[in-house]
Amino acid sequence: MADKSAHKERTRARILDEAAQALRIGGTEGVSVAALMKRAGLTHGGFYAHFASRDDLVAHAVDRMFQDSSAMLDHFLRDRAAVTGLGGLVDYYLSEQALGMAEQGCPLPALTGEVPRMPAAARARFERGMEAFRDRIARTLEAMGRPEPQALASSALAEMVGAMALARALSDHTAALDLLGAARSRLKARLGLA
Amino acid sequence: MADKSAHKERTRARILDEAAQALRIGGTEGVSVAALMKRAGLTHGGFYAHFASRDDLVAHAVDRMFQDSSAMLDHFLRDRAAVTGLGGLVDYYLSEQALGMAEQGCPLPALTGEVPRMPAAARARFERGMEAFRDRIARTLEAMGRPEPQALASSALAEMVGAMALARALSDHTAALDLLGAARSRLKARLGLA
DNA sequence: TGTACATCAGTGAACGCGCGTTCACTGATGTAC
DNA sequence: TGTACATCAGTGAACGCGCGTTCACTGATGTAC
Repeated sequence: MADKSAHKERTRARILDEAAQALRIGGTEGVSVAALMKRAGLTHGGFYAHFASRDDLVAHAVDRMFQDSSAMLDHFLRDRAAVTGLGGLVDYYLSEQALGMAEQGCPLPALTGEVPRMPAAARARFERGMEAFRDRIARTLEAMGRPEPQALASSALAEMVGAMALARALSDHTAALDLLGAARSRLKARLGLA
Repeated sequence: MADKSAHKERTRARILDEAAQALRIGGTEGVSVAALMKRAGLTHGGFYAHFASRDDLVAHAVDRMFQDSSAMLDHFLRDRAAVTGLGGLVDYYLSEQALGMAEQGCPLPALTGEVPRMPAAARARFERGMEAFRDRIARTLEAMGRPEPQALASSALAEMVGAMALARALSDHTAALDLLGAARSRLKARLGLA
């Protein structure tokens, strides 16, 4: 019994992993139940043993994506000096590596634009994840003694998300890197990380 | 004959107007041929007298959207002092009014995230529109004598697009306005428009 | 000016397809005695 | 330890539906004589 339910949980996690990837690549409409289950090595009928509906899956996949984001924020901001950590975060977030990892990276550049048309449950979780991200930056800025840390964090997050979204939209790789570099240096300067 | 083809052109323009709105609200996948034609007061079969395919429509609708954007840029940046014009643009772009007008506003916040998965023709036109927008800001910054106007324009556009996308994703209207305000004041300060 | 014909924007039924979801089933695994 | 039974994760055929696209047609309008 214990083995069986542990197995089920692992299967569910596998489906969620695939869903989170598919979501980042194809958006909310880019996740087809059949394609997803195939990628997870299963047949589509079994899907409903794990999720109530496609919308339910999307909602949980949104959580999954922001768990990844949260782990990335931990990596940079936990147990490090605020300036070093935040500088590393900005450099990484706007790096060439992150540019090419859309299917595993931050959900914000790829999906923020379609939040208004997400199913309610997914939208609520997305908002929560987004605000947690922003608050995490704000707390770091506060630790650095910057005034109006919440407002500055909002502005910084906007530039990070916007820059990555615009860079991914450019098919010219050099132009994309230029854009990332422009945002990176200006962002670090105005956050006091230069 | 002249009347007939003028009539046809007006119909085509009506379809494109509806498509541009639908695209801004629903994204690339949010445009259904049947729904669109209905909104234009026609039946779906007639669609193919105007466009080769749905993808062809999307591509032309992208152009249509950026024509609107270009007119907005003209309004602020043509025949005005650079500082006044750019200040007005930033204020308007990040205004409460613009927040609520997703279906008529700038295509960038709503659609940039899905550019990588757009059909090729639409994507190419989107990139062209995006770069024209950025260059327009860059030329204004250049006229103001700011150093590295292209890089600064990229950074500024990223913050504008990111801020509006994030604000529209927040269901709490006050929180959305706060976010826009935070970006607006910081952006104007660093562009030298305060 | 009036009539017969040609054009073609728009109609609406039909198509094949992929989608989300349902459901009767199978067969491996865990439990009871 | 061995056997009979219960559970349930996963299978795969089937469903209804909306989609993009096709096509034979209609009827208003513009042209030719």
